[in-house]
Amino acid sequence: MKQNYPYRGVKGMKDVFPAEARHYRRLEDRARRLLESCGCGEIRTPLVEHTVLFERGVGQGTDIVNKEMFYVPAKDEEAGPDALRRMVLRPEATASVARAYVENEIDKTAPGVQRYFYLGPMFRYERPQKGRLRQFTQIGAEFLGSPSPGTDAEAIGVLWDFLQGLFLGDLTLLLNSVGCPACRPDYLTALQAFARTRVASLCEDCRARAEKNPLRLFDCKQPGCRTVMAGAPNIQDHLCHDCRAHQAQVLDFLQRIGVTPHLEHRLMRGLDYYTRTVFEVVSQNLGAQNAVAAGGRYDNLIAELEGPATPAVGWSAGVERLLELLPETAPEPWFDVFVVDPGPDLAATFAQVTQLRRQGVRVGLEFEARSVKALMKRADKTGARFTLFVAADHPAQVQLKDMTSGEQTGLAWDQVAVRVLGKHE
RNA sequence: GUGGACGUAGUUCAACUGGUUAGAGCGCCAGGUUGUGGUCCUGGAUGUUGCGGGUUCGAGUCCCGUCGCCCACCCCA
Repeated sequence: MKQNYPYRGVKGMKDVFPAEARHYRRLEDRARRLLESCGCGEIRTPLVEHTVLFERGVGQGTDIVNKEMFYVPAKDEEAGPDALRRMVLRPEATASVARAYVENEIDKTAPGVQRYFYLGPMFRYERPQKGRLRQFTQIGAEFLGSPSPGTDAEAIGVLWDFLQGLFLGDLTLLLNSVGCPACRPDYLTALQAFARTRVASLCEDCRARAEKNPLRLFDCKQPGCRTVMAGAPNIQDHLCHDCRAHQAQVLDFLQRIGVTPHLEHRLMRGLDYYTRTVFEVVSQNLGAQNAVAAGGRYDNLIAELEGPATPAVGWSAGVERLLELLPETAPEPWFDVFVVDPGPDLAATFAQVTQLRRQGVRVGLEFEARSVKALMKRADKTGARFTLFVAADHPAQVQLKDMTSGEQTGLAWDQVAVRVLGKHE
């Protein structure tokens, strides 16, 4: 890493070179295939949204909205005094999807269930650490329009299959219900009442949480608070009949596809829009940021954004975190053939190479005149299956060498493509 | 926003309690008889020790500042 470089990239945003980009591709390709197999079509929403969308959708009290937004100054005159804060780089995509659904009146043009997946960068102004970047990539799926527990199971099921297919090592699926407007308030008061009786044993942060956002009490890592919270009321005992039934059915559906989540009553969400089912997939092999994917049901979000009452469930996965867990695979060679022509005049070779490329052969050629030995080393390093020797005194006849067997044959340029492509098709 | 650690060749790291021309592996380049890679052998190049200041006869080593990076907290994918 070059130090003191004046044009340094922005903190928490990284460059992805080809060697790493292929891992992204692998992951994205798999996600696309799987998500399309269950009816999700790709949706692309803008990277920039009005701030109010997230204030309303994600929640005024959340950290994402309060301290993690990247503001984009608005230039339009009607923006007014708040111009600096009018727009943001999206911190997540669910609110955008919901907004797009409402704004484009999808419920009227295409009534019924809509399913989308998205894939792209998200921005959060946080201090970077392991598994946390300021620009990171999420793959997500949103199933709009179905209140059925089967849809929850379907969403969770594809997520699980997606992750399993990547061979990421041990993953745990945590599941919980955060209730609905009918039962959650009761639970919150019960939890708060409990916390208030124990303020003396809680850390400073937790005392604030007890008043402001009691659900967060479960997240504290202080041993003292954890002990206290072990005796806290369990939300599972406070769910209303409908929420309880919903969860039971989700579990039943999941059981039929061989997915068994670990019921974790302390699992809560950082975003306000969740109702009922919430889930998270965690890995033991990451740092403190151990969640690789998370999601849940959000039955009120779309209505909250002035859309038609539309229940929905979705999730998103952190691509960079998944990448950390992805097992190493042998890199694909860049070329089928690497040309060894020590020159001095490479114009004719260049023309022949271009012909080969037009026929779909991946050919490596370097114009820098070097020794045959040096060029051979380059050929070897690229992993090309074949080396093609061009001699200045026999421009029509070339030598094709198989790098693994070492065997070498003389042939004309126009025979190369057939020979090379034929060998491994 | 808070706390802690770190910053030495391309890279991974070394340099006793401050002491002379800052080293090694890997990588890179070139050779190993006159155009054929991977192994092996030989040789070679490369650092304003992140930057600025201070202490000292003397600083890569100590102190302060600054920038960067990492890890953790907060929070979260």
